[in-house]
Amino acid sequence: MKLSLRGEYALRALLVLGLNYDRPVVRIQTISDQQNIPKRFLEQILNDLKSAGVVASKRGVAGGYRLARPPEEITLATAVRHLEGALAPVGCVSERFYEKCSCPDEARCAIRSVMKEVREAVVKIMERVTVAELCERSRKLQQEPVNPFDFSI
Amino acid sequence: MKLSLRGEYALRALLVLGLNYDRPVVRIQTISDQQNIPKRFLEQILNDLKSAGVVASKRGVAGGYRLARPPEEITLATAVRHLEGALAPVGCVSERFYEKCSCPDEARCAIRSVMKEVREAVVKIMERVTVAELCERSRKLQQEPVNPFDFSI
DNA sequence: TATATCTCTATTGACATAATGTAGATTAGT
DNA sequence: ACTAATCTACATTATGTCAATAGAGATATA
Repeated sequence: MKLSLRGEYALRALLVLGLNYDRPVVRIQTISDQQNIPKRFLEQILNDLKSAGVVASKRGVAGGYRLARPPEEITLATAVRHLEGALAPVGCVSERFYEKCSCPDEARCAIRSVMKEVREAVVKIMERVTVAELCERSRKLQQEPVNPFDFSI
Repeated sequence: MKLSLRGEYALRALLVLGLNYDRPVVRIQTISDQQNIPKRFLEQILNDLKSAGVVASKRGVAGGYRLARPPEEITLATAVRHLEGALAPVGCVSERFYEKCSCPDEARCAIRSVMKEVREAVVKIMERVTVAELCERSRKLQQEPVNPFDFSI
C-alpha cells in the first residue's frame, strides 16, 4: 500500500517548484540540496514529470525546472498516476489502469467492493489536493510552532 | 499504492474460511481451486496468517485451515498489516511501522500532512471491515443480479 | 502402517526500484 | 567564438521484493 520513493521525491520536488512559482526556474541542484534527494535520480523523475506535462525545463547556464501549469491545476493524483500508475489498491478497481483479477467472479467479489471504497477514499484526497494547496499548507506549517505530539510516533 | 498479490490472496483465503466457519477445517487445495491461487504459494500465506494468530491449522488426513477467531474479530487491517506491513502510503505517517523520512523537516512537512489524511482514510475502512462483514457482502452479492455497470471498466 | 495433509527451509526467476556513469546538447554571459 | 553551468539521453548496475517452486519432514486419521 506504499508510495514508491520515486513518487515521494516527485511530490517533494513539486512542492519546491510550487513555492518558487514566481521565479523563472529552479535548478535541480537546489531541489536536490533542499530536499535531500539524489541529484541524478531527481533528474529522471523531473524528466518523467516533464513528459507528463507537469513541469517544463529550460536548459543552459540559467536553466532549471518550473511548473508547466499553475499550481492550482496540478493535483497530486495527476503526478502520482504518471509516475507509478494506479492509485487503487488492486488492479480490478482501478479506472485508468484496470487489470483483470484472477478471482472466480469479479463482478460479485466482496473484497473488490471493499477495495473500491478504499480507492474512492484515496482518490478523493489525491484529486482534491493540488500543488497550490500543498504550498499553502507548507507556509502555514512554517509559521506555526511544531506540534509536540508529532515528535514521538 | 498497491496491495501485493500476497495480500490479495490472503484476503481471498480469509473470505473462504469465513464462509466455511461452520466446518471444522477447509483444505488448502479447496481454497486454491476455488480462488485460483497457486497452492504452494497459498501454503506460505496461510502459514503467515497462522503465526499472526489469524488462522489455525489441523494436520493430517482430515487436516486443513480454519479461522483462529470469530470472523467478527478479524479485521482486514490486521491481516494486511501482518502480511505486508504498513497501510500508510509513506513510512513517516505510519503508526506501527514508522520510518524516518529524508525530508528536511518532517514535523512541518506539507506532504506528510496530506499523507496522514490518506492513511486515516485507508485505516478507517480496513479497521472497520471484518471477515464477517466480508462474508455478509459476499452472500448479498451472490443473491443480487450482476450490476451491468460493473462489466466494462 | 499407509496416505493425505500440513510444516518448514531454501532457492529460483522475474521484475521493479534506486541509483550511478558517461557522453552529449543547449544556453547565458563574456 | 568560448566557456561554464545546466539539462538530456541512454546505458548500466546494485539491490531488493515478489511470486512461485522444490523437496524433505512432521502429523494425524483410517
